[in-house]
Amino acid sequence: MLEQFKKYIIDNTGLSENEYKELEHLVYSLEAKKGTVLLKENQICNKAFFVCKGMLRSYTVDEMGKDHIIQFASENWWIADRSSFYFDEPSELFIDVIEDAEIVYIHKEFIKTAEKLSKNFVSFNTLALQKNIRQMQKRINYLLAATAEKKYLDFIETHREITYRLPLQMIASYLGITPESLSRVRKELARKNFKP
Amino acid sequence: MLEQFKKYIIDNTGLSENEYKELEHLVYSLEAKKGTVLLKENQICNKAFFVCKGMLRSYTVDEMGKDHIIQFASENWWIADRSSFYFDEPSELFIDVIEDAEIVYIHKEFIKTAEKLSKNFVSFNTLALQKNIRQMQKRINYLLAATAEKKYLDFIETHREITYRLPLQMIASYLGITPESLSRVRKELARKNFKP
DNA sequence: CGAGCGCTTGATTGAGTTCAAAAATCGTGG
DNA sequence: CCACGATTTTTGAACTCAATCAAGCGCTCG
Repeated sequence: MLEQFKKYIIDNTGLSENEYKELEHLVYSLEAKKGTVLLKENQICNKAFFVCKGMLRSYTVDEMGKDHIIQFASENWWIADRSSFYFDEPSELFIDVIEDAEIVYIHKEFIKTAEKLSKNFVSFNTLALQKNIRQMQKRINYLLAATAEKKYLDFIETHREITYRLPLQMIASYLGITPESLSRVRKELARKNFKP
Repeated sequence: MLEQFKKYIIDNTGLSENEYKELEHLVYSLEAKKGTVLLKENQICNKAFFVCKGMLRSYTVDEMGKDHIIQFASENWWIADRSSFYFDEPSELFIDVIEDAEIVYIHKEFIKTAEKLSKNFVSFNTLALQKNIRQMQKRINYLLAATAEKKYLDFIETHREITYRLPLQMIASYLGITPESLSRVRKELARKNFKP
């Protein structure tokens, strides 16, 4: 896993092998079974998780006990509560493992050190933030406007590779609809002979 | 207006008067009447607008011709299509003036120059991105979960100062509900003698 | 002062929820 | 490898919140 992470970092930030060496001691790894909770509400999210294998999710739980999925993260994706991580605030999110996973994680120190090491890393970080914003804006737009069917079709499109790995109820939670509704949407799409 | 912008920048970034002088020629200002469109869909958003006075909004328009408000910006707020600005992509947003406004705007060059000038400006920019993400995440969470009433109550709370300046239909558009529904929510809240 | 816009109200409709239960799928131990 | 219990998905029926359609009111600004 550490190799995979190293490759990811070097490929994406343009750091040299030598520069990476200076960061190596700030990188941790972990294997976790499905069901493992990595962050709980009200904790401060002091780690950013990078998924090498498997799948994680972040979500909130409302007063009714229902969960609302904010993000999925599979291979080569990051997941964390950005606000909590950056501002040292208690998190409103849970993060857990939904498919047995190999995970690399870092603390703020990694980022600080990397930013001192190379301006490229700063740009890399900014790029990640910008991409995040773009994706969130798209999602807000969908939540404002779209019907259940549209939301689902958009989800398939933007998450094609992981759709088949996710149980229906989690996709429903991500879309803000009930599992029953999503089941009906699927049925309706099948009727219109839609091929996923 | 240029003074107000200067003060904002110096207060928030810690740039010195002298450093700011080097940026001054990259700052533009503009007065615009209600109704003026500053950015249209499919254009590249090459300006970031800072509102000195008045109010702007950004929004999308769907196939049905309905608009969905993404953001309001009043005094001392920024507004732009971040993704389009950063990635030079065609924008999916419109930006227009909803209350006669005094506006300062900058191009990417301002940011690039300021970042070269001072590391503080880089941090300032990152902070702005992080705040933006935090706010968007909260909004996504509300859109996933909340009823019309909850969404409205949350809106009042987070936009207290501008609520009374916004026409009902725009608040409805921001919340993703119809003006009729919002009118009924308000009526119901009044009945429960809710004081705004 | 009248036309138009924004807000409210009423009646009706409809998409999605809720509750309940059957069917399908999964996973685990014998 | 099969069987059985648990979980997930599907289906059905009744219901609900918000959308739609339509009409009336009140204000403002041209």
